Amino acid sequence: MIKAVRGTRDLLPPDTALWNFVESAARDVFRAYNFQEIRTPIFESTELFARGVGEETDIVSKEMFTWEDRGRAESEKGNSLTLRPENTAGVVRAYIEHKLWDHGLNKLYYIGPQFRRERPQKGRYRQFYQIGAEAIGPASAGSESPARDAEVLEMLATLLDRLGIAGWNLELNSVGCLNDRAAFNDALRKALEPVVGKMCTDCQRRAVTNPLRVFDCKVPADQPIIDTLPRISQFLDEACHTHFEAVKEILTKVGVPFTLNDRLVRGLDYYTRTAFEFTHGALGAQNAILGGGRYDGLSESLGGPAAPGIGFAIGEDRIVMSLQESSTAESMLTKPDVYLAPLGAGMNAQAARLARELRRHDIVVDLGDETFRLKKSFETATKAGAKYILIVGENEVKADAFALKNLATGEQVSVPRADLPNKIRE
RNA sequence: GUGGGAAUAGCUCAACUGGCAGAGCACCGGACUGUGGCUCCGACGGUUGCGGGUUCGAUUCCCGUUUCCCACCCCA
Repeated sequence: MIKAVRGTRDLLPPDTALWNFVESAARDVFRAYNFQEIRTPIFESTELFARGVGEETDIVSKEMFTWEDRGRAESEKGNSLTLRPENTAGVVRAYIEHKLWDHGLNKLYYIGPQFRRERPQKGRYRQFYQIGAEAIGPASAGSESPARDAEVLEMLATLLDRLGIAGWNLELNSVGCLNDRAAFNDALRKALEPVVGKMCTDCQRRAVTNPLRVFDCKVPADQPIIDTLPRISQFLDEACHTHFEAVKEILTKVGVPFTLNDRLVRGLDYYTRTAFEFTHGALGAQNAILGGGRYDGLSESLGGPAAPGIGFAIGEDRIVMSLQESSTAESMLTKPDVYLAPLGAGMNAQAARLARELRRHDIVVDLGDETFRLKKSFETATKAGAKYILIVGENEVKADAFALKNLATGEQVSVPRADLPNKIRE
């Protein structure tokens, strides 16, 4: 048997109803903030992710699905292509390619699959789904304003509340600009030098490759040491500090609760200033349901003009997972308003005509078959959750009035053809 | 990529120290020829994930492999 490949899965009804619920709630909320949809290709030049996400990140160095395309001629070498591991780089690429700065501030959202070659576990798949948004444009259009950061964060709080996800927590930090980070990294290396020998092997490695990540360490014995290390907050320059203060002030005034976490660092190279994560308990080790931040230098690093921006990506798989605990996807499924039961030879055609009429009135119609015994039609209609069953037999056709039975109450009446739509919608 | 656990009917799970592979639910049919849900009866359903080994005999023990799960690494 051929099975779905490692780390991929089929989404089936009734669960798909839950996915649609999440996606349409997101679209509704985004619309209220005037975000518009963008759709970018699911594969791009490998170079885009190497330059955008960062050559040294785990994502680029070992977690991408990359292959070489065929060249135009036999002798010619093809391009290196990659399934997108995230969507921000693609959006910024499109921003540059289509000169979207002509529109001032762009508020864009996307919903779609992403791909990472990681070891699968619960809430982590090789094809996973993200719902994300980016506010990007020239600084003169307000893209660099703390108002954007606060707007995006408040939008996310609204969406999570709307989805009924109780108990989310917004963790907030500022990772400063590139200069701040350089100074902080130096200080961190210096501070780590005398103590790193006492830390876990992971931290010893991180101290060399990416000192920032030492803050992610969960080894209890290392925590007292980590507590003594310098924090990025001490290295923010005047502009970054002011920016961060303004974001916090707006959030407080609009009533979005947050927790400051000066150990929060993000894995992708392009993040600057505001960095955030929404977490939710009861999701195991994968407790982050969304993450994001500002990426003021990303456009330039991809060869574009200065275009400050802020965005986020929601792990849709994890949102759906947390909803499955509280709500039943079953209840979100569309159910037929009426089940048509053709009874006897020639009745399929009669039922088809009726079904067509009813569907024109936006009535959800399910249709049986004339060879079914009536008992079977009733069973099928009941199992499908239909509200009514309509019998289409010789007698009914002759009288041009049909037996309509309410499957919940058991009440059955004969209804003239012309009255059916109104009667069914009652 | 590292460490650990698991895999038996469509689903949830049994099967004693290694001795005929089972139940509940679901599905299909019947009791009931144009009236469902409840009840009763019946039928269907399996190379025990896959491949090898030990054995008279393997779902059971051993080795390999695949997938899922848990935790790392990392991340949404």
